Amino acid sequence: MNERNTVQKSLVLEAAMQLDHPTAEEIFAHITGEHPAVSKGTVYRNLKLLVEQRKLRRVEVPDAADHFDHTLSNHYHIRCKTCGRVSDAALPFQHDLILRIGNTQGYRIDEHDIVFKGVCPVCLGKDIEAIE
Amino acid sequence: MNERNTVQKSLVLEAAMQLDHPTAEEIFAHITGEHPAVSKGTVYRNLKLLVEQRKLRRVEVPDAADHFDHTLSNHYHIRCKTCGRVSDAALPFQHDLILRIGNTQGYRIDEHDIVFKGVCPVCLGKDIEAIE
DNA sequence: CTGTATGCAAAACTTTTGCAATCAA
DNA sequence: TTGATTGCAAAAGTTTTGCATACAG
Repeated sequence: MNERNTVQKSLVLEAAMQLDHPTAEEIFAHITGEHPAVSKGTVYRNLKLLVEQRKLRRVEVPDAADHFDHTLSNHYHIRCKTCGRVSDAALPFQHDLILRIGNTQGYRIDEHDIVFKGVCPVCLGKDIEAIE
Repeated sequence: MNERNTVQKSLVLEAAMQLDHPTAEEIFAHITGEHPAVSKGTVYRNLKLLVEQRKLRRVEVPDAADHFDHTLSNHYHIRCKTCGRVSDAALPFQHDLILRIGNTQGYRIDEHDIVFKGVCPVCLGKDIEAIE
């Protein structure tokens, strides 16, 4: 019933803090570099726990693995269509968006997410190289 | 090199038009009701083609299978957190959103998506029943 | 004919889960 | 001691793909 502090749990949280919007796979790779015995199942289980405890946020990106974000306040994301990288978007939280919806078709609306899609600086650079 | 018109392709497009934001699985089920020989791989292949040809839009919903939308104009979606149903949101397209972003961190931003999350009327009804 | 599209099944990819063993409290 | 947590591997859910066959043009 009570939660325990395990080495694995700390490792998962640490990795999520250090990396920039990593996926579970990236967190797993980061951890096993130093601690090869940690299993992938444990990484997923702890990520789930940490999200439930609001110590991390899950950034659900379509078409790809979830990313994890240690920034807890409301904010939005940009995703690179080329490499899948996810970054924070510097757009203030749009409190009024929900008020602008007309007919909600009977839905109770609780929250919203905005995902911008584009090409990240790294991939833009590669594109230019490829052309030249 | 040239594209062909096949029965399967028409069936997939028809099903996507008739159903409301269906998943590939729902389209597959709808088609095999009448045409049991059509395979799932073909449904996926044709959905991919139709999206590339802009005859359908892919609504990428995190945590779940993609949904397909025959409404081609820019609009947003609401997703039920309980049953996963997806509906259109009656929010006008926010052309100015992209202008409000401050620092884009070197990203070239092409588009954006907004997904509202809430509970659909059907699931709201079930909640009430459950309490009473 | 030619090569695109199909059916089938296997594989790929992300995530969850069953189970016995381990370990924090 | 006890039950939460782990490692491992298998399974689940969605989508893609390899291959031989079928068929549209």
